Amino acid sequence: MEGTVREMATVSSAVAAVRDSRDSAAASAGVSKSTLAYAYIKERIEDSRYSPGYRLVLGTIAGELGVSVVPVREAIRLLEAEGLVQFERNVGAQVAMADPREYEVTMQTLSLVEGWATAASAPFMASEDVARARAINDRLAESLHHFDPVAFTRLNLDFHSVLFEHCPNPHILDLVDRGWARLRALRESTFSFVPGRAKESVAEHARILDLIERSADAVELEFAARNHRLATLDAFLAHERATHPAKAVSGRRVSPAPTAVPSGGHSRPGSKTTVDKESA
Amino acid sequence: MEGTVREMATVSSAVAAVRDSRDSAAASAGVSKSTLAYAYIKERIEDSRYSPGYRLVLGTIAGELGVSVVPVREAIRLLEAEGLVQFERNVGAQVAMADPREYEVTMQTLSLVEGWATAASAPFMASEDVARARAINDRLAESLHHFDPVAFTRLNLDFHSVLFEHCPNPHILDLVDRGWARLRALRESTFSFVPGRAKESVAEHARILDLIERSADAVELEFAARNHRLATLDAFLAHERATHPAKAVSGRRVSPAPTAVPSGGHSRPGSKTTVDKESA
DNA sequence: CATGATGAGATCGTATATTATTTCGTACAC
DNA sequence: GTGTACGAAATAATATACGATCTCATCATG
Repeated sequence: MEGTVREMATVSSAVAAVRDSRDSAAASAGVSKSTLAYAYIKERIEDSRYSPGYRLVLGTIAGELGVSVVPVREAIRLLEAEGLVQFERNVGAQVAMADPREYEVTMQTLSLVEGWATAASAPFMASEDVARARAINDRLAESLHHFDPVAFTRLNLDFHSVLFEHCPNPHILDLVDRGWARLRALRESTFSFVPGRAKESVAEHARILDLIERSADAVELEFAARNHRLATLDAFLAHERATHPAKAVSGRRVSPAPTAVPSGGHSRPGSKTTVDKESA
Repeated sequence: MEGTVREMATVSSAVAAVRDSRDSAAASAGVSKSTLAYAYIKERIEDSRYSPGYRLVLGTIAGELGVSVVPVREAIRLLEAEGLVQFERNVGAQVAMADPREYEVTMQTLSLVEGWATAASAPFMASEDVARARAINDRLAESLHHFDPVAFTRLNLDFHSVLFEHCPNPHILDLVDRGWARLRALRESTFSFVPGRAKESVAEHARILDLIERSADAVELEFAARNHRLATLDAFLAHERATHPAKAVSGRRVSPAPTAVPSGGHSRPGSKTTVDKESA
């Protein structure tokens, strides 16, 4: 399962190469057309050339790629399985809508799987991995001055990738990848960036790194990573409420507590939901 | 995303209906052929008519269903995305192999998402839901005498379904569904049933229900549910080691700790990894 | 003016046909 | 006898073609 997706995700750069070199066998070397279509569409979704709601018409995309509709259709169904596009029978596909609730559940899911992956990955991290992560976090801190949201987001992913990349459970690692892919697709939302959150984020990164270096308890680390993500989500929701007070996300909440790690405690600073073994 | 899968999962019974009524429009009413093929194949994987390693040949299945290969192919790719089948380019698909490691990572993943889903679902459970769950657990206890692994497994899913069905995060709920689907596919393994584990399982169910009734802390509940599943996994692995001592699953372990909730504490009974707020 | 029917265009769903790839058996050379 | 090259059969990958379904605009009707 993850095999396919991961493999496909790496083909992006081959898209342009194949596109117009219609003649040679070199084009068809390696990647299948459905893989090509997959990379082509995903790339466009993630960099917002296809923004949420954009209709993905089989024939059009097939024409652009110089292939038939069959592989394009397959690519779209795969993207649907990943949640990047929505699909309706006999109607067609469109890029998944970026409503706040979607962002909320995606971040919540990511907090869960990424938290676990980070904790499970930690014991396998070499000290040089920690150093690498710290270096990235330094660049994050530095970028706070001449603040560039795009660069920040990218560095942020790089940082966390180092933390969870040694996760020994491939299923969960795959879920983490998918979560980040969805976030990239929803970037609009992410970029209604919460002012000030970036600085806190860097500080929390440092704290997580400390936990890893001390070989802290796995649950403690899991919840530190989980809460780090949930804090970003909460900041976003709070910012959302402040900005659009009327149509606030007050409908049916997605989670019982304010967002939340199930304990519901994390959003009150100082009463971290983590186990607090150290405080004694 | 979950829309498709969930919808498709309910079509199973329509398979037989459509199969030979080749004539009428009534057949094609509603379900698409790819949906049909999806249900047809999944049904056979889950009831082990297609056992692990079975080769899924497009033309053969298409012939059995009286459709062309195109929808069959699509169904297989979807099943691949769910991890039920393995796929190789230009070679074909086969039912995913049921090695112990696959079982291990699947159970681990399920422990994570089901634990969260259970905790998040609890606040939305009506007292009648709890009563329903307790009734199912009573039947589980009863079934311990004239022990039937198939019936037990089914009741076990029913029980847990009641616990997590109100989970407000559809993504995570979908992941739970997929986890259980994979387990069904791996049933061989599951049925190298660990003697004695069933009784413990029933007792743990009762404890979880108590936590829910007392509106216990969400983290405590999450870890109770998580550890419940991990305990089953550990029992299986221990049993595995005892049965096949030589080729024991000692290669590269999938998880740092004995299996485990990241804390690594759950396997030592009495030092439950949960927060233990109540113990004070 | 509102509302429902009707038809054209767009797009999807699937069947059929063609091409490409792999696999496996067989014959030939060493 | 063993290994390698070749070729045929099986199967997947894709293209093309056609039928099915939806959408939307237009028009008739109350």
